[in-house]
Amino acid sequence: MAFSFQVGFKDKNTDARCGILTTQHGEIKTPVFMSVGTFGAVRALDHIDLESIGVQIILGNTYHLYLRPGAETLKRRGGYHKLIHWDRPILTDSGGFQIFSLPHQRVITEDGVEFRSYLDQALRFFSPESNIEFQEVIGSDIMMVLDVCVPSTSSRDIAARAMERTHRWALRCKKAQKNHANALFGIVQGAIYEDLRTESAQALTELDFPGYAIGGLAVGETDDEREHFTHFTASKLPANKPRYLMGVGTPHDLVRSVRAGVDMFDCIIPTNHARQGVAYAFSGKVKLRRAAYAVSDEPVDSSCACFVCQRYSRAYLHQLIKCDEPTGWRLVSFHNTWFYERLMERCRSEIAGGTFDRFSREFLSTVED
RNA sequence: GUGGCUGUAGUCAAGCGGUUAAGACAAUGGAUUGUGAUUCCAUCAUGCGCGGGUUCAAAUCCCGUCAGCCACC
Repeated sequence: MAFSFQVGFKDKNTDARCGILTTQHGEIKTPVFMSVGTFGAVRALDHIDLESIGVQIILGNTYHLYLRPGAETLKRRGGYHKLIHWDRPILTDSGGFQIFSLPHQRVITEDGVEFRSYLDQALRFFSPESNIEFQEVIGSDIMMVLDVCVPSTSSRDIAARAMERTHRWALRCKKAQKNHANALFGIVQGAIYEDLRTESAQALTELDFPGYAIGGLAVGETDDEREHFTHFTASKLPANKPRYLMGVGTPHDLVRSVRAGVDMFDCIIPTNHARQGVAYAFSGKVKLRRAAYAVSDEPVDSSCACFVCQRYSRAYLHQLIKCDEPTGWRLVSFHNTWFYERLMERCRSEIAGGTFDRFSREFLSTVED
């Protein structure tokens, strides 16, 4: 079955919409939050946890998987889904962001990017073509083009050149794609310059991708800038194609972005913060390391139906996190992933019910981010 | 009883005459947005067992005292 996106309900008062993404590995209801599973697992959780939470799709990282296990192992195992025993959809980030963010030496030229492996310091190289070739070895349901990401605070000149190269690379990635059963998304760049964002959205739209990502945000701009450029960029993208805001974000970021018409998200926050003892909930954020929780008999959220909140107190989670006990990472990661999933589910039902505007305003004004 | 060694933050511990007493752990806050997160940042001894003394200057030297440890009676 070929990749497709079907918009369902559109909210009357905001730009929010819900829909269904169809992939080789099943359907995905949008708006969707994608848990980040860089190395083949959402850190601290296993697939049974993810399935019981209702996780629809996980994200993998081309950059990391290229270095380990590498193409040969993936080919011999018959692809990434088989290697990791996950039969729901997978989206792979191309590595553009890692190349931008990791503090190792790299040289970006028009041909591609040369970088050093963090595993053995060996020089490695990604061209747009070889990057797509590898994402096809992974067998990703949704591949991302290799892009050039720069800080959102970059000068207009730097942002423009990164954007233009991103467009040229996007075309090369598209041409390199052999397996058209899987999707390849383009990535809009342009930092915080409206004219660049407009130009980038148009250039990529002309290449006719099955979906478009908003890249280059959550990399240095303010919350208000992020909201503005999310909304601005989303409005420039085709209404009948999925929009994916990369790397974002907090619960408020998600709700505000759904209001702006974004359909897909990924972020390390729920799992990364979980390991530091930060739990998210409809009742607000709970910093479990705080001394006050050492004796709290309350669950993270008494209205939460996840097994962690059903059974365990803040005091117990506080104890586990303070002791660096891996079970603590799992329990809080489970709760946070559950919360993110329920938040997205709630957005979908409120959109379908025509009440999303009211729900989202209330959420943003009453729930601590 | 005699001799020796040691007493620095909640813990371990640098310092061995000279400006505001390293560092680590713990503790208490904070950060974290396409995961190289068991990470990062901040705060944390007007004080060096106690009492005297020497000196321009003492955690550092001297005397006394208390406590702990070791050895020998």
